[in-house]
Amino acid sequence: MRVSRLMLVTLRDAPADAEVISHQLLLRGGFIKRVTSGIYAYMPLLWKVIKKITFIVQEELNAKGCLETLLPQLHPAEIWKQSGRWDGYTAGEGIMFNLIDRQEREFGLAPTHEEVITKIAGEILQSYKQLPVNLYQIQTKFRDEIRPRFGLMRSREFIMKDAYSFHANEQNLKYTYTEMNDAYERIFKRCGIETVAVDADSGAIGGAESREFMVTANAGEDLILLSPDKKYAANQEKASSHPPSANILKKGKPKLIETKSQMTIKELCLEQNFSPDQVIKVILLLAKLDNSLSQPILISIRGDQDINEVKLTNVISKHINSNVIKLSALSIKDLKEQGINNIPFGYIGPDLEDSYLKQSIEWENKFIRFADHTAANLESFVCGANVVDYHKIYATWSSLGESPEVVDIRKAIPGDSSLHDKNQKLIAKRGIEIGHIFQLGRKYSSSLEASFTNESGKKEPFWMGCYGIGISRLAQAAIEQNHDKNGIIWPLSIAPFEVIVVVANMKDEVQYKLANEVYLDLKDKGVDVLIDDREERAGVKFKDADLIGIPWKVIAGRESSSRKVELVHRTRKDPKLLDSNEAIKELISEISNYKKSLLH
RNA sequence: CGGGGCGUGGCGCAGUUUGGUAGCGCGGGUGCUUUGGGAGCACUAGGUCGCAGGUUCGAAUCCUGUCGCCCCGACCA
Repeated sequence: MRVSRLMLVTLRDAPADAEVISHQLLLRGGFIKRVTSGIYAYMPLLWKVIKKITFIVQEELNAKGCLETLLPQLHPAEIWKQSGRWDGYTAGEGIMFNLIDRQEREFGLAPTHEEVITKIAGEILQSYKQLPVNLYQIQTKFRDEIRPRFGLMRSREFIMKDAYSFHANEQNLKYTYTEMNDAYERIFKRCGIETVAVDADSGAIGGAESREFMVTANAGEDLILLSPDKKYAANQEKASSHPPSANILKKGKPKLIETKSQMTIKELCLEQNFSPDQVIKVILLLAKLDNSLSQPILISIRGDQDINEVKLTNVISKHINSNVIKLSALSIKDLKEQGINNIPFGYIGPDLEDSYLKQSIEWENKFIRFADHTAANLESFVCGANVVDYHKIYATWSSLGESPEVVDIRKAIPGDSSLHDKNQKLIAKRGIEIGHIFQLGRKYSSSLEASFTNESGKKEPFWMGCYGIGISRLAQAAIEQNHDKNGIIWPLSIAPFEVIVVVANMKDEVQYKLANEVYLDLKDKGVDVLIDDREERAGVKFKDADLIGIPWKVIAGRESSSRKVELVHRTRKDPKLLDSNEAIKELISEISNYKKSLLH
């Protein structure tokens, strides 16, 4: 390819609306053009990158026996209603674009494909003899993100590889899950990016076990917690750890203490000389459920700890066997709307009576009560007395007459001890999620009635797994991880071009002739090569080559008359002046050695 | 949706407070000079100042409405 024909327009200044460096570089290098919020055109250079990533993904998945397909993007509402996800995905803050066609039928633009693929698999796969099967596709997905941002990192239209596997039993699902884990490790390695695999919450998709593959970068939207020995790594949403041990409060006879205007734990501890870990913090929340009920929740947790809302949401969903659509703190405004105005905020104890909810118009009139381990483990503690201006000291769970369900809803934080080894203190890093693998179990196959006949002649729903890679996001994450002040440093395996031949001075026919020979020879030998034949000064060409991140430069300059060219690597500081044929030889061996090194 | 901010040639910005008919840098075009890390000089093209109303002799500037975009939070590959 010739740069003069490449439609290359680079920007010296980054457009003002780009925040993170990878987004700025994508714009400056002309890789993307924004069409509207969260929707981008992939320009030719980026499309080449995406195709290279795609090719690696295909090779690795095909090697594991996966089958490539292409599924529709427009889905009838019916199948989403059948899986029970239509309302959650379209109503309120739902992320599925949806529309009505001329016959008044409802459709959704696919954010994910469990429904379609499960339906199809259910019709084709009738017997355990046909299993397992793992189907994948690489195509555009649509999600009406609440807030698109950071270019391709969180866009409303993006390219994703999604795979869905079908199994006759759980063991086989687990086997495929580890196979996919391996494939993912190889894919990311071959793409030249470093990832960390972490335990993850399975979120809206549901299911048992799941792992995320994170590119560590400051621009990452997730916080991940790692043990220094690398034996533990989890998304903070999922992470569990040992909390610091509490200062023991002596046992004593429970009694009331006056705590006027000490409504917060901080104020209380300051005035009464308690330590926050001797106090139980009570939090009231309202869970809106997908069966349209509103359930008040009462949480007890040790005063120095915070709640992990993701864990809590999962706990609530499990407890009442219904999905939580929204979880929010109970506000005084909410309470007033329900005709409740006498809750002693600031002085609430775990034994707050359900009778407060009696007047409620729309809510369930009983709290669901959970206590985090940190609270449940306290043998003697301070808590609100449910009377304004009073707390209780030396309280115990039995003295309160409470035995709430004990759960892990505590937010793990850096500095906590790891569960596998108390001496390992967790550290935090930010990560960009580029892959996620899930053991779905039978959630979708059950609701969509997708079943096969097992060895004993009985029908049973498939065991399923699903596996995603954000292809377009990966391209940007690679930049976030690989750049310098001059621009992008593409890993060679996914660079838009492997080599750029730069003609230092186009007016010098000797230079151009030699450059062109080198270019044609490299092309002939299968190297993905670009020649910069623009009527520009050499400096401009060097800057552009660096900005768009081409790994190798071959420069035909002053020494062209003696058939010498300069071979320059994007980041190494050892330019070499070589005979043009030598340079070609060396380049080809460098490239093939690099590619080989990625496979081990 | 809540909170904050911004819309002025392709990109980055000034001008808005105090109304007087739009400017700078980059980029584009032409010519000359230059030619190994985003060249210099000269000439030149390009903007109904997001859009719609209103106030005024006069609006980029003041008022009202509206649309779009970005940042912080909930969502996620």
